[in-house]
Amino acid sequence: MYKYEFPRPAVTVDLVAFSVDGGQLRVLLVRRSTAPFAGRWTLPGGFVHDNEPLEASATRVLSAKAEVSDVYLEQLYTFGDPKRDPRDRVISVAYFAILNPSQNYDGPGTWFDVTALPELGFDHTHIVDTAVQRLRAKLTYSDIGFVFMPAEFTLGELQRNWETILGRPLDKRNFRKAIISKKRVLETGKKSVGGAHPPAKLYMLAHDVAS
Amino acid sequence: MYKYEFPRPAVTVDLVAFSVDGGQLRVLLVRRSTAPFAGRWTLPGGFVHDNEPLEASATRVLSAKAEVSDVYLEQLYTFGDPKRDPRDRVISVAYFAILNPSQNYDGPGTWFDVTALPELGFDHTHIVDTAVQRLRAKLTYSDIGFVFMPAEFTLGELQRNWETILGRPLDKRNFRKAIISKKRVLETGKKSVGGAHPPAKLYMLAHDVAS
DNA sequence: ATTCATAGTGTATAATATACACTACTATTC
DNA sequence: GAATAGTAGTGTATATTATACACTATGAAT
Repeated sequence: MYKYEFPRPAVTVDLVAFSVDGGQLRVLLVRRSTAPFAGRWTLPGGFVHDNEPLEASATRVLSAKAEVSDVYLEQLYTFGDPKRDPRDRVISVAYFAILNPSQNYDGPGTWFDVTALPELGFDHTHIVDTAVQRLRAKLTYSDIGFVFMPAEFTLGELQRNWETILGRPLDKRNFRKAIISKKRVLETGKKSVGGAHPPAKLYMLAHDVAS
Repeated sequence: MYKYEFPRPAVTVDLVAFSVDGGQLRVLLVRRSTAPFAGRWTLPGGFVHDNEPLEASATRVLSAKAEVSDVYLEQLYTFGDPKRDPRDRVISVAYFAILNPSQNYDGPGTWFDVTALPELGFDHTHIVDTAVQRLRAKLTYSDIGFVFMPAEFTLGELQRNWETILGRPLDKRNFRKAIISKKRVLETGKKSVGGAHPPAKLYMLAHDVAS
């Protein structure tokens, strides 16, 4: 039992946590207190510990740095440019996370509209871009578009969320036909209350989302 | 300028190099000479060097361990289970590579039919499975299905390769319609020679493949 | 009573995917 | 040189899916 004799880069995880709120697709950022990039906004990130699976690091970091738990997580890409951290070789395994709105956020991070991000430290702008691309690509053919929703939701709410994520309008009748015909949702039998409009049927996701 | 004070896992790249030959989708394996898994077949892999981008590591390792150069490369996934290497924490960034048949192989590795792999060391069976899945998923909607081809090829050759990769037959007329109508190939004006059949038009890819 | 915001609904058309069979040509074999 | 083997090349009908498009009804708020 010995250690491999090779250069060992530092390995981190960085998290792109998304939520939809106020008609915006938002990303969770934290302000960095230490060099490099002190004072700059960055993604929550941290070092991978010994004997810790990568996904466990992602969960732990998101909880420690941003007080977020219980999210959908998916590995995004591994960024390894030797100059991405100005001081040292740091390889970062990026994950993206999705919060649903029942988790109303009360942590140290700040949510930014992805279309109006501040200047970020490291290569985090690039990481966010990659995550947004992936999110949009997977939205309609996977179940991740439902993770942004509470357990029960109306088709109108679902459509508005998807439009926000995609950044373009969707046709209402075609949208409803597609969701219903693919049997992706089940009627709960309940109806929404409130709002200056008729009550709408409440639906739930037909199958659990695979993480 | 100081080093981050954190546990540093070893970081490697592992390569899943594919080619199509003899009606089989094949993966390049090398026999391991040292512990752990001495004598076992494994993917070509190696440590990431200081100041070396990950993709450069992948290229270097493929060249050093398997004498393969000039291939299509794509990052696959990062495998980080703490127990995936029995001696030490090793995080592996896996890449998949595609060889086209003009590069007739003369290196130390051995090509195995993916449907009849030997028992592999580490978690390499899992890595290969992931790569095959990804390859099949991307075959028809991206350009990677053309990387397996020489610069000029007939539609029959293309179809037979895709059938090999997917492991299922494709309809000849529908296949040709799809390829032609999507303008993915250009006629070279030339014809194939030889074979117990009429000469076939030779085509080339219409656009360069983005790596 | 009016306004506002959203719920809910159908049809026509276009585009795409699928299923399916035969003749023609060249090389090889006997 | 006749027969065989192996592939090239081609069209149509049908089903499925995607797209474009507009109005009435309901409940809440003013």
